Amino acid sequence: MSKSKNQKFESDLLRGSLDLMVLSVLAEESQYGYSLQKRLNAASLGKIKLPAGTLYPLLHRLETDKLIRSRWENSTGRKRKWYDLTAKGKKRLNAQASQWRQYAQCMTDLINGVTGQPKPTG
Amino acid sequence: MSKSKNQKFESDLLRGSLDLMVLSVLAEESQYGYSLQKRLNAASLGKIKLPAGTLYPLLHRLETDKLIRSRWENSTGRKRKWYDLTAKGKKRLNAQASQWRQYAQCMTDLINGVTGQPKPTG
DNA sequence: TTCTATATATCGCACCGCTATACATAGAGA
DNA sequence: TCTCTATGTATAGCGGTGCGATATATAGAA
Repeated sequence: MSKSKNQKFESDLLRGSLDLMVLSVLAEESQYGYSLQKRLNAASLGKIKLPAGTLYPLLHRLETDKLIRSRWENSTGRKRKWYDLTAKGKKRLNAQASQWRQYAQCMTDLINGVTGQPKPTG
Repeated sequence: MSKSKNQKFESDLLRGSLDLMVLSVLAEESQYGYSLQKRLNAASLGKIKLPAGTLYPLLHRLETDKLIRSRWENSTGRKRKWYDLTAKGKKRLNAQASQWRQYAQCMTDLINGVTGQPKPTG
């Protein structure tokens, strides 16, 4: 009997919504890179395992765009770079969330029409 | 008064789910490139306007992967390349649809927790 | 004749998630 | 002490793909 493997999401699914995910997690509370990695993994039930080569460049981009802000923290033994959402980041989060909901609705309607999902009969 | 502009979805949102969209539309009925473009535009309420530089390479990729099959049709005056879903394409459609629903659910849970959407109180 | 819509195709750019690699430290176990 | 794992951050370069630009061709309207 093989161990049940938790199939990862295809990489390209993340394109375009990974920013939104990170902003959402940071809206909950401050995070440093590694903790954010764990948080996203938990939130996705193990289906998202952001590799470092994705995570850190992404954070750098968001900071360059001033959507998040960073500060180094040494006092806890471990040297960590903590990130916070900026006001601009909050606005972006809301805008992207709104857009994502519309997109998801559109996608869901399309695929539910052809893959045997229940439809609410109007 | 300015014309109300139907804001397009960000390009990267399409990454990873555009295949699924096309397969879904083809599951409804046969399409040629141009008609598919119009069909997707309608299904997205004008928010998706696939440029030719996206559409045709995408169709070529799907055909190379044997998810769709093409045939030229001349008899109607216009020369059109019609596409049909293959059996392999149907399987892929179902698999991708399933994965997409999981992903969308995960995203929705995340963003609804921080952007003031209604939550079902369990 | 000209313009628009229809219809398909390809080139090369830009973006970004990923693998591979690198470096550093805390703590556990041998 | 030495080694191994987990923690923690960083960058170089690859690969895939949506897109703008460009090309070609025809039907129908003005």
